[in-house]
Amino acid sequence: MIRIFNSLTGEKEPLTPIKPGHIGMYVCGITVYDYIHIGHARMLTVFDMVQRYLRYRGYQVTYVRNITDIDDKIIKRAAERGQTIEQVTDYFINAMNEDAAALGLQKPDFEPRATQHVGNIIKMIQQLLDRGYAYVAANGDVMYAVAKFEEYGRLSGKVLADLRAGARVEVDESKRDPLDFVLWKSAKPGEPAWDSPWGKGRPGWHIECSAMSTAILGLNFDIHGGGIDLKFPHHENEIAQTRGATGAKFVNVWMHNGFVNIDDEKMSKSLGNFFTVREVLPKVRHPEVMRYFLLASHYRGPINYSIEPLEQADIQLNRIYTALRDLPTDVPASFGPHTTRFIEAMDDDFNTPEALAVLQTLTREINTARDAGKMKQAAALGAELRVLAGVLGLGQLDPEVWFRSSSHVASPDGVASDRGVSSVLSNEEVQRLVDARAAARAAKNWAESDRLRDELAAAGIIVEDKPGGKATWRRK
RNA sequence: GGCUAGGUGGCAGAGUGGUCAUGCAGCGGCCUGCAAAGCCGUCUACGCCGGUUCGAUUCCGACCCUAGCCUCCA
Repeated sequence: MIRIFNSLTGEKEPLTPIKPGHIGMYVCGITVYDYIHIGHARMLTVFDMVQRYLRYRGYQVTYVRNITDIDDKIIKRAAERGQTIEQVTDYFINAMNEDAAALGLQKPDFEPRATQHVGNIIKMIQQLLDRGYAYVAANGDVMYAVAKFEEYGRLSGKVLADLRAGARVEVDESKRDPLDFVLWKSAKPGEPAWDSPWGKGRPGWHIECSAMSTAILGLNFDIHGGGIDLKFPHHENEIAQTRGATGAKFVNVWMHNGFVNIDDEKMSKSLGNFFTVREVLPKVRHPEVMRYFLLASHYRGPINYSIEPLEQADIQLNRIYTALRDLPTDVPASFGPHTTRFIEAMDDDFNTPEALAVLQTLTREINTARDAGKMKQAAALGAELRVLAGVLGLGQLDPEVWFRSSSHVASPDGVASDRGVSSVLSNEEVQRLVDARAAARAAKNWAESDRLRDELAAAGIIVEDKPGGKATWRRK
């Protein structure tokens, strides 16, 4: 039984699908006006993990993640770059897809764009007007009348009076209530616009998610996710819009992932302390390191980004691939107590840190079995490890590929000192030196073998001797 | 000011009313020509003060501290 923390109720609740065996999940995706940063990477990775796990547990999942491709920031960015809206969004959607692929994310089943759903958006705004939840303001914008929706504030645990008390000075005279928000923005000169019953204009941000999620998943669906910062006002407004327009239940479970912090402070552009995915990935051996790092903390808590925990993630993945190295891969997995423990951990609100602990325990047992010469047992445990790690989107590389990866070689500034490497050797050059060292060892020429090992170490290569005069190597 | 999370061993980070997280680092072993990897053992952890309890890090209350939201934001 999977239990998920529901932000709406503040409790872990058993997942009870609306349609047996099927889960509809909508996640607020990216506004495409810049490269994605680590915070985006966390959100994307968390919900990728969720949908993978739900599928592993036998559910048929419809995973929807939207793209906001019309918005003030995009318009501003297009103006800055002297490009059209489409040029900007096409470029950054492409960049996002590249980064997502590097991070090992599976494609959502649907990736709706706001501009493709303007018809649905207009329809929903009209429903809100018809039912008295919206009004056309003096300036031509269509506004949501927050006071009309009695449940407003339930998700974020806020009371209208408190919100008003905390509201900043509101200069917008067109609002009846300072908390009212825009559904449809009337067109300004030079901005993209669509025809509507209220004149030319474009959709506000909140309405697009209400329209797209229900258009694809129906008026009541299972899971809605997004970053914790979207809880208020974005998701609160989504509820007000969808329930106001349709009276439907809308979302059963609201999930929110925690932030990525830098030095215990929120990562944000205004603070200038944010890192894009494409500037960070070259600093690690393989993008999988980033994924492991992101899953090493529970999805609801904050995580602090710095290079040290990434190195820890690298070490822990190294352990996994070390255990997997040289194991036969044609052995069926034995699903024993580790799988049970893994499922218990993941069923409990996606406890990935505990699940990773299971992988590490399995790793130790594989090593122990191998040391005892029980290769068959080691291989069966290895197959189990592969399967469980795969559920998290980890551990699927050929170990040799892992050990020979070092992304820093391909970093934008050429040869990097990021990982303390002073020179770079090709795989062939490394193998030649490793073979030469093996020959020296066979001749018990320890001075020469140690010299060669130092030479390799200077190039970031670690040599590991194996029984029978053999040796393997890996990049630092 | 209002609301919401959270304060765990040298570090990261789970969890639990009374046996084990896990990884790294440290210390002691095994293995190794020496290493590395691996294995075994080990290390005064649960913010502070009360309360409930046979027993609390885990439940309750107060307090201190941190972060987030209340404004665009994953």
